[in-house]
Amino acid sequence: MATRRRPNGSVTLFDVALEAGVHPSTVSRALDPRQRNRVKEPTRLRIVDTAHRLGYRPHLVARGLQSGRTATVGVIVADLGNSFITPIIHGLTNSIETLGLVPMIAETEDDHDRLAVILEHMVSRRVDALVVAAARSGDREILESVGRLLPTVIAARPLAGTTLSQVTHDDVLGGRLAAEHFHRLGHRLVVQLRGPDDVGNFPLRGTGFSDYCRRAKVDELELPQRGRAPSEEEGARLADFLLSAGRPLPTGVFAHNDLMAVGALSVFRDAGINVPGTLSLAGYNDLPMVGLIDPPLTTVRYPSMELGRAAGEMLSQLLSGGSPADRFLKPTLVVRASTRAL
Amino acid sequence: MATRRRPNGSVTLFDVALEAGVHPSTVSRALDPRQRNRVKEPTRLRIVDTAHRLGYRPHLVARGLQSGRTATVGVIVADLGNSFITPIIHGLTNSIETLGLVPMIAETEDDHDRLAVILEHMVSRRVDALVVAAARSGDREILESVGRLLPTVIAARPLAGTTLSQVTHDDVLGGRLAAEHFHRLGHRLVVQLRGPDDVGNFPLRGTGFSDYCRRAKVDELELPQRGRAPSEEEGARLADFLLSAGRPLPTGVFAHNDLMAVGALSVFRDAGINVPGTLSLAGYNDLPMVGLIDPPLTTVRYPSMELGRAAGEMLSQLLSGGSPADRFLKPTLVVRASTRAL
DNA sequence: CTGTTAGCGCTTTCAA
DNA sequence: TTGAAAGCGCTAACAG
Repeated sequence: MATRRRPNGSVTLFDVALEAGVHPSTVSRALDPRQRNRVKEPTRLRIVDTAHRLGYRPHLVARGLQSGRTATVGVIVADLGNSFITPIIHGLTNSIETLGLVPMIAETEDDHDRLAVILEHMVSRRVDALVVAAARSGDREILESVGRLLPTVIAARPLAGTTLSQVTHDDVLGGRLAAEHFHRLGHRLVVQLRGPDDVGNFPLRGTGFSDYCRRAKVDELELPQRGRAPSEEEGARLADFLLSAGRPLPTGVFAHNDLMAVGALSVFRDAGINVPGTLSLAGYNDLPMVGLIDPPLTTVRYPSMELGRAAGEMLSQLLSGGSPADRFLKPTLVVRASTRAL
Repeated sequence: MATRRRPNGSVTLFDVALEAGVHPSTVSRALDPRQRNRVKEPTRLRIVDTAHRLGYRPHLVARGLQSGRTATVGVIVADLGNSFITPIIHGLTNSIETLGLVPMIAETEDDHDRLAVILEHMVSRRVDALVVAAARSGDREILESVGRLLPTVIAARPLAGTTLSQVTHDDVLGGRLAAEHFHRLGHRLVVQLRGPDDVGNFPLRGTGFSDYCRRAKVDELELPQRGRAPSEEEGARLADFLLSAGRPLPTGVFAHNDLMAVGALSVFRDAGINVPGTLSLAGYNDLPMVGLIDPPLTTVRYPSMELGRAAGEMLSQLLSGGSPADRFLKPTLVVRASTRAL
């Protein structure tokens, strides 16, 4: 029987073995749910009892080194401060928990180099899988090279031209829903406050919106600028720009996300422009509280929590060797008071 | 020189050593920032180059087993869906990142048994430290027993009678600020929509509020119920209860957090009660969007991001053997349009 | 400056 | 049913 000292005070398998008078490997078996029936009942009970009495806790790091798995999922997001991301993490956390997996979260701040560092780090940590909800078009190669190393799911932000598994949602439809809504309300001149082009969602939303407008003969004013980030500040900036341009003002404004819509709303309010009296405004995401702002914001609901959960399910399939089909969730239009018929 | 096979395809230190024609430990030294000057420059460069060429990534799990540290911080929250928690995680993540630490997040859903399981899990994973933003009064013992095992910071929710390090904020002052505000506006009958008693913040907010009212001779109506959770639903339920009670209605309502305030607001609106015309309403936390709801919500600002950052700093001290003083942040009152002078 | 050696705590064949 | 032995990939004490 092996004898060991415990240099750092924590109780090991060997301590339990010593105390119970068996070999460490027997303890290992007795405590492993899948192997416990290989140990005679009384022995097992004695071991379990001893382990409990000594306050033994399995050392998951050691187990991980041996088994090659860490029961950890790397979750990479752009910005934890964006409340759009939280439900995704929430759904994902819940979903993978059933597999005994724990999320390890990192934030890119939408910086390519930071993403590279984080990916490197996640690989070094030997996370079992990766969920990336921070992809931008310039990140494709680096993501694919990581995707060859470990199961990877691209979530929330679509990545064009990749073979990596993706769970996204229909941004084109979302854009179309917004345009259709304006059209039905009788608007004839509309504008988009666009998010950055290298985040896959925004060009798609733009396309869905513009295509519908073209078909429906709704005029679309094209701003020469787009948001550098999908933030309140950038929404405000674009709204300012729109007002200062001096053209005939559109009657319908489609902000590419709720934060931008909220930023624009403040600008409109400060400029004495009534929403929805003079201007109808729609956003995207249906953030937790936009139904309560003044006026309640019409928006396209993004199924964040479902998306997180779906990402977890895809991960699960990926981890058991399957190759899950890409998931493509549907947005819905949530009509509130910020849009009105002309 | 040692020769090894690579059963699972990933490049190890030994592969690099083999390729570079040196001993593994030399590679280890060459790649360790703190030991690299112990290796002759040309050798080091050759090693670094080889490592790069082979695509070597350090195995942090193996390193962790050896060094006893995992560069991981367990972060335990009650509910990721509560947008109050996100800035805390955000600040914390940013703060510990500089130490090379990564957060590992878990959610208790305010369930004691789940907390126990999560703590067990975190210990087994050998996280280097723990931040618990989900403590309830009944959790003290279990948290203290974990606190003896590893550096632990209790954050956001104060835990009475413990020696564990805490970073919280002055809930009593927060409650007082709300009461004082109502008093100055001339309100003479007020009420609290209370959060659950076993979350340390709420009784303190209640005390701060009530004490001020007593001293200032403001009458306080005491509801026989309190929220079972600090949620929109429970806020609505208490508001319903308040209205159905048929007493003379208070003119000032202090909801123990913004979610409850928002829930109450909907009920008041549905009941045709104008806020702030008939009823002034104040919340707590200053969630991202409450300044934009109708009416903009007067609330006590909770310094979430700062708190997360402070938790990170305390962790850092704890990890380097220090014993940081408890941190106690200050709330501030944010006056908006949901409260008005009588 | 570099090689040798001995583990970190656990799982997992292979024997007995 | 249990024990023995090897080793996951890395670091660190000790030689040389």
